[in-house]
Amino acid sequence: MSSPNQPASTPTPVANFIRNIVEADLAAGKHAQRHWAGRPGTAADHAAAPLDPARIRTRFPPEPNGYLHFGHAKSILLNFGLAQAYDGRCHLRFDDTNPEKEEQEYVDAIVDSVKWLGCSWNDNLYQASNYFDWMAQFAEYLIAAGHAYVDSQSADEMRANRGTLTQPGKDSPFRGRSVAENMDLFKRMQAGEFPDGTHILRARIDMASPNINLRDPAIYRIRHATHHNTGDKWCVYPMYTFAHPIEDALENITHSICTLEFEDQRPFYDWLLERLAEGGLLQRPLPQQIEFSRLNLTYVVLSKRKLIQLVEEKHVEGWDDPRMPTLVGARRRGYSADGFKLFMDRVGVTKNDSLIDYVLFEDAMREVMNESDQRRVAVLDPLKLIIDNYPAGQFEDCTAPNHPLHPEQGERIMPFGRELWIEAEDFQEVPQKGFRRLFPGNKARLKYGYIVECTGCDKDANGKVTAVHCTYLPDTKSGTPGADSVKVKGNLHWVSAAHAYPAEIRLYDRLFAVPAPGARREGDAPELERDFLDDLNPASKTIITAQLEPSLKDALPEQRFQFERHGYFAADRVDSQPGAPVFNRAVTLKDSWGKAG
RNA sequence: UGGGGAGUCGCCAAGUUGGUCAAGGCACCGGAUUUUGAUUCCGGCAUUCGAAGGUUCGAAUCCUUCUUCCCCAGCCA
Repeated sequence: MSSPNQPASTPTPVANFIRNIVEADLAAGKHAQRHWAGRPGTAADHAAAPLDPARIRTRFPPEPNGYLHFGHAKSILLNFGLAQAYDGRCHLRFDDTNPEKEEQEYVDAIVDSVKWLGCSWNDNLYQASNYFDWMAQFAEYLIAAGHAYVDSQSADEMRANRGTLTQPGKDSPFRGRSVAENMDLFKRMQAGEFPDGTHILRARIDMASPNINLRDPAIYRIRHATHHNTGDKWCVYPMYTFAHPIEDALENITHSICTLEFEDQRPFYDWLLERLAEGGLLQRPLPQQIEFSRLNLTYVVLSKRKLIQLVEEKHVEGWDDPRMPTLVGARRRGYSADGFKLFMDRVGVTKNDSLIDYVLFEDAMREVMNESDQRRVAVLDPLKLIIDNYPAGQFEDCTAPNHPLHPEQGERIMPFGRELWIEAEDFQEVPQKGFRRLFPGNKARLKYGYIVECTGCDKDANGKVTAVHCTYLPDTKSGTPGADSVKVKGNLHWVSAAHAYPAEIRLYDRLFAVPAPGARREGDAPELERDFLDDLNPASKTIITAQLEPSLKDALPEQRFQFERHGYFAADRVDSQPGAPVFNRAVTLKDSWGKAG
């Protein structure tokens, strides 16, 4: 379900070429006369039904062969966002036409991630494998109409005869088989009479087409394999090229949005649908395929192959490692689903190849979390502060607002005493230029507490500072009349040493140390091949024990806070124990002064 | 070298029936507020739209040529 944090950023409508297309179609009433049987179906199924109540239909069609990543989030938010913006529906459809690569585990994980992003498909959850009967029927129609034939060349022969980018292909010797022979062969393929790879159904188009995708593409292959949904019912499976347009048409999809690499497939998409519609099998108007450019982010890899390698070679701790650009990883790290929405809105949708700066992503997260997350105090690198003029054993309450932007969210108590933990970097025995925190002789405020004047420090034999000493100004407690009697520039966070909750915190940084992992860099020798693994950031994960304010002990898994002056941290949803949460740093606060991170 | 796409500020991106239109966001630089060196707030930030020609009173938007980058030769999706 959703995280305990409740941000509410309303999506900003940003013009893009796809919205322009949709609006033009809507204005022209292009899809107004479609009927909808309440479920996917053929022309006949829909014909008798009422008009489709959805003004448009889009779909997010993942293959359940892996975990969703940031790139999928762009597609998900685009498709569901369009449906929401134009009074339409967006379907979640599993494109499960290849039984050898797909598993139920992935289906479940995908469902979770799409929900986590806040998208809902209502009852429009479909599986391509449930359309196999129709697809086989459509394939037979194609055969009967002379648009498809069974080829019995080997895969190697097919490849050899396909030609090259610059040379036309050669017709298969089986291309001229009769309709009857093709039909007989295809029936026997379905009946399981042939082993894998011995025959294949191809569309009969043009072996000399300059578009290689039109050189008689394979549309149905023999695969004796168990499918996670249909079991052993089938031993022939449709190819993506053939299946996808049909899935779209059966589901009344109006705008079928995919990434740029499918542009060359669009002619076949249209070719196929046109023929099936001519045959009265599919309702018009037919769906329109529209391509946009996939997401690329600096310091990140998003190719499935590379992500698998990161997991399998144990460079990360799993698909949900908080450093992984997967949606399960993002969730565990503590990134916000609304942050994804804001980010995608800002990134836009175009056909440009783009490489987006990771700071854009982080900034979107910060913007959402700043608004949504309550503040807490955590000392990440603890150093003892001793207030010499404050009685030992005495404690008093300080109150801190849960959210300075939203006073209605109340306050909480933080105990204050003689010994506190402060951030080691908030003390400099010899201050650098511009430093305005603690150094001998300087005053600073202990936030929500008193102003203190630094008097010195203790050091061990190595000269390392082991404790800082100060005296407090009794009249300056926050919230009292004297609070502003002394002006200071420095504000420090702290936590009472006697009350602190020591907890494990994982500080995450970018997984890769360079903007474009694996890419050539200036000055590289021409023959140098870079491996993206060489660009891994060795410091992408740091585990520390921090001193947290007492209330943090009760944090629930996935609950996220802003740790003041540090960043946004979420209780790990896997490793947190009741009463003993451990935290992950999602993103730091901006720092214009030199804090590392 | 065949086919299909794309080139607007450091990173994204509006703009596409040619006419103060070069929006906006991020980054960056100033300055103001601030009990987070955060946030917020003001101000600055492309005589120029890959290049060169051309059409026009007028072009990022039309024409021509050139150039750079991306995708396609799975019985993957």
